[in-house]
Amino acid sequence: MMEPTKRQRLEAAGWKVGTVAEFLGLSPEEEAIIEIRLSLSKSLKKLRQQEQLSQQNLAENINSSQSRVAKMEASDPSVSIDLLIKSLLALGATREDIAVAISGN
Amino acid sequence: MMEPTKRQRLEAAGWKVGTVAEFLGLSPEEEAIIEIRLSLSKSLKKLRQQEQLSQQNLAENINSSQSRVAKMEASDPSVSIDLLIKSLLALGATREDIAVAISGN
DNA sequence: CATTCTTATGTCAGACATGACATGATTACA
DNA sequence: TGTAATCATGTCATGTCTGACATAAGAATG
Repeated sequence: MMEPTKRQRLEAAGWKVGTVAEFLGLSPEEEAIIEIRLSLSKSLKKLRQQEQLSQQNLAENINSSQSRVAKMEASDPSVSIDLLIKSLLALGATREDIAVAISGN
Repeated sequence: MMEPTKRQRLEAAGWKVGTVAEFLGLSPEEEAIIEIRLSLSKSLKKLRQQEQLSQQNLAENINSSQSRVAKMEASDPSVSIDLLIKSLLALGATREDIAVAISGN
């Protein structure tokens, strides 16, 4: 999340700083989906790094490719929530871990 | 879940009663995915019924069809977690609601 | 600097999910 | 009972996701 001080500086300068959803005019449901995907992506990257794995290493574990792992971590639109969850589970995440990610910490 | 008394009767009769996962020899990750899908399906059906909507009604809300809603509620393999989550959100579920469903209620 | 490791991004054929339709089964109720 | 509403299941054309590949760019190490 953007730290308050930066937001304050921008708003003081006349900018209205909002979420991506506001900018793009997304419905609350579309917004929620995007946030869920972002949270899962972040969790994946974090977990992979904790395990000291390269994207290539992870790709091999889950029968995928380095480029797809990169896209997962970048929340690329071509990546499904199914794939994100499967990958998290492969990294040892529990249902509870995934629930926490989805709830937004 | 199967009620204890029935399980006890079956086990007394020589049956070993386990999870679907055990029966099919699924890995823990495969098992987790199936359980997540089952939980989401159940939540969807429950929420739809609470809202007094028919499958047809819900289908219209989400630009889908009655048959696909039926498959969602039946955890049909052809249904993605993405679709389940999108449908839940359309029914008014929050990220938190979805997180709770995924964690296993 | 060159070399190696790692990550990012574009593309595509094949695999998979989707909405739509048909049709059967179940339920509700007069 | 009939019949109208609801739900279940099979099929399929179309659209979306996936792994794989190529290639670029960035880090780290010597």
